[in-house]
Amino acid sequence: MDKKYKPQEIEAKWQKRWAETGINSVKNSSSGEKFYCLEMFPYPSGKIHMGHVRNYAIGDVIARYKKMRGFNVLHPMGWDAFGMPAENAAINHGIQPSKWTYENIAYMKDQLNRMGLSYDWDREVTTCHPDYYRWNQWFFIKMYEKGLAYKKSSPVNWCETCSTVLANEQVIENKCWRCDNEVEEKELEQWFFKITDYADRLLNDCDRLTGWPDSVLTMQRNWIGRSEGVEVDFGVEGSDDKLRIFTTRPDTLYGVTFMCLAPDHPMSRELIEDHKKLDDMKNAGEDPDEKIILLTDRSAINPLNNEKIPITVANFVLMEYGTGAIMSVPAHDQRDFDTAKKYGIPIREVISPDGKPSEAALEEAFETGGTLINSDQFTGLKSDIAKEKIAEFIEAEGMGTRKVNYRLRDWGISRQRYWGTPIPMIYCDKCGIVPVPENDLPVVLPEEVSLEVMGRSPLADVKEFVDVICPGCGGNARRETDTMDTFMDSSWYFIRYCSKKSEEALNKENISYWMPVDQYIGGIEHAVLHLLYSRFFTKVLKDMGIVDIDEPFTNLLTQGMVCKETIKCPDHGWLFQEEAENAKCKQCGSEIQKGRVEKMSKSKKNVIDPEHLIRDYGADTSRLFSLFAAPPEKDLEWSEQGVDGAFRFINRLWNTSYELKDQLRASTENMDTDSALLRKTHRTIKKVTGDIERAFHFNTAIAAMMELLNEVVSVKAKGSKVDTGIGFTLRTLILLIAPFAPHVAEELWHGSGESGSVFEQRWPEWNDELAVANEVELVVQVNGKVRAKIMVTAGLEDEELKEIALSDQKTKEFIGDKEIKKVIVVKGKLVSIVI
RNA sequence: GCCGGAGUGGCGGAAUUUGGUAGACGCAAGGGACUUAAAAUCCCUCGGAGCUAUGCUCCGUGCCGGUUCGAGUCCGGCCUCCGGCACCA
Repeated sequence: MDKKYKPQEIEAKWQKRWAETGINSVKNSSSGEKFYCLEMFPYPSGKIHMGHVRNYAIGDVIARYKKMRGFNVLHPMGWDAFGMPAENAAINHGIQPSKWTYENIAYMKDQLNRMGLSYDWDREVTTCHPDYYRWNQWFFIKMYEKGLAYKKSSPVNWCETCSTVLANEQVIENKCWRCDNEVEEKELEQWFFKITDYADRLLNDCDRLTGWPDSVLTMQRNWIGRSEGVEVDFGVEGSDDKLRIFTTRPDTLYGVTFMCLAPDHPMSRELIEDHKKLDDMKNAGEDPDEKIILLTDRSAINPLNNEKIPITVANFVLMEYGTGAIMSVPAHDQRDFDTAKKYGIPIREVISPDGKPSEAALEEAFETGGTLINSDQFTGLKSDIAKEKIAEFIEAEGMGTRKVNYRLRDWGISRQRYWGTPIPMIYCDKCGIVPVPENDLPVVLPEEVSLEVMGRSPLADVKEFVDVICPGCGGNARRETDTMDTFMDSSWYFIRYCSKKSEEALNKENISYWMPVDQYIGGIEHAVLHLLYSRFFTKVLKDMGIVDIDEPFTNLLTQGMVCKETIKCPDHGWLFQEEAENAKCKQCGSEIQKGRVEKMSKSKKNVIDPEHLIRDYGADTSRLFSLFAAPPEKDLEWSEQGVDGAFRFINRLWNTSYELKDQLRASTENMDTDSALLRKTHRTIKKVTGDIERAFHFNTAIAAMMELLNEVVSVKAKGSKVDTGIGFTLRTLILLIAPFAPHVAEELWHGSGESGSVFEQRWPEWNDELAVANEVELVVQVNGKVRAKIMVTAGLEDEELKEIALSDQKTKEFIGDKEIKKVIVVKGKLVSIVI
């Protein structure tokens, strides 16, 4: 052990040693409970960024801590390696996507190792490798066989810039999630997964996810958007046709005064001859919120009272939801109310708060529950009951059926891109759609493909790929040329980790040993997409007998985003920090404009490369600092102020340990239990353990360790009589800090003369009796205000405390000669006197 | 609009589990020690106002009100910011 702390030296040394001894490689083991700790794997974009550092530092603390608590810990890492940036690199720089990707992986893997992360690389997953994606194809075929994968033509979200289809989840405010380009609608043949078949299970099982943040569960529930209602057939005047609508408010059926169809509803197309008028409606005018309806010359007939009501086409009705047609009840729906006012349509009240019609005309829709009026035999019922009764009546009379609708749509997985998993399907003129036989998997993605052609899959131009012999009839056939959405890759990677690279991919024994993931950690931005798909996949895999659990992730920690101020030059757009100097653009000298504080992203150029932090201060400081800055779930506005604090702390720990290295292994027997330092040490073990266990509040855990070290330094400074417990305290501190700053802990541990790894040690335990201070400060309040603070022996009875408080000189001054009305004692802490 | 979450020193944040000393820990700043000097290190000050000033008083956790001996914490009503969803019938 050196006198001076040299992070670069010791970090390289221990990283090498850990790799050689295979300390992070795990096996299925019967001794010790298993703990599966997982961080979301990165897209290998080239370099790790601050978000990764934060995410992986959090995960590594948990993994190392659990290991010291005696768990058998699985802590794997891999690469979400398919995706568009690789193709863009190919187009812009002429590098093959696979070469670009694998080079990035090599570089980033080295970066992660330099952070000292305790990954078991024997289980590394690379999704663009045929050994991995062959299973995407296998799952796809299994799902096809079960009717869960199907093909249909449908309008899709099309991003012209990315030249591909986007899932609903990837469209944010009508813009592409990746490139921010406006999304268009386009009609395409697509493969879909029937996630809607699992909607109820996905929704109901949210209740079981007690280890997830409520915010994420709320987002999942809203996304699924279950709503119960009734489909009702309205008659169409002068025709045998029926107009089917969906409503969640059957109790308002007597208040219907007009009907609305979606512009692309078949009946709209029939009734309005000028289709252009309908198409124009959809992207109506400047204000997209404006409600527009178009009257038709046809009427519908309300099956309950045989009333004739006008049929209209409305720009706000969606063809994709429900039946694409609705009944409008202006008295009890604000949107219908506004529309009725605008077009002079009657408003009929059928529910009122007290069961009596309102005296004045309604000024707004009455949307809450009440008592029915003007509703034949249902008049007088409460709306909750009327909903039931009317629904029953409709079913009994054959006018319609109860129906549950979901906002959730089936998951469209086809992508017209090159760098993804080929969909293993064959089109044969004779046999139709034929899956690739299992023996022929994987369907390997060809290399050296031209990516210049946009608008259709690049694979369509690769003749050797497309031309294939039909497995059914042996005739000539064509391969599917679309690839899979990359969310497919990340929907089961956590299952692949359960077995080593060298083992079979879906080994049941391994999967049932390790699954579910005990702690999953990742960005809040995946609250819907990735987490919903993974849950869906797990349920499908359960039904296939591959896993025996319903939910993949028992506990979820969503870490906040790492943000930073953006800066912009009026001429050169967004700028990197280093492109500006003295608030001016280096290129043109223009004054820079400060933008909002936003999530770090390459496009906004407000990124900080963590590399220099690690180079200058070392991994331990970088880790400690990113954990100390804020609790993990909070967003973090990046500022490097504070790095020095973490660095100084490690140095102080180092220097103190160096000076006292001979005492670190001193016997702890016959220790003076009255020692304040010993008591503080126990309190700190309790505090740090509690902060980690409770909610991963590493910032306060680190603060507690800093406090303890300050105490050690001040005890040591008192010089003459060094506390006999000081060695014990430092030794404890080294163990406590090990998950946070692994290299320095390992070096100090060995420096004290130990030979085994610090990570093979047991986490320190505290003694509750010793974890309380022997002297406490008693606070005396008079009429609620703090008036005195007195040091007293810990553990006194209430009466004794009261006695001490009342006899205190200062307290007496405040009481004066007034009468004491009441005295409240808070155990061991506080006496409140009321006068 | 609806659903979440959050507002505390110059800054990041603590205290929120159970109502009980608001500002832990760290950063920045200021002063001092050591040094030929600098870095590093160490010590002190650090929410605001006031005073008869080394101690004490008052005010202070987005705003207004309430409950309580006592409220950053609980209740009611607002304001602001962030995130998600947004014609879902």
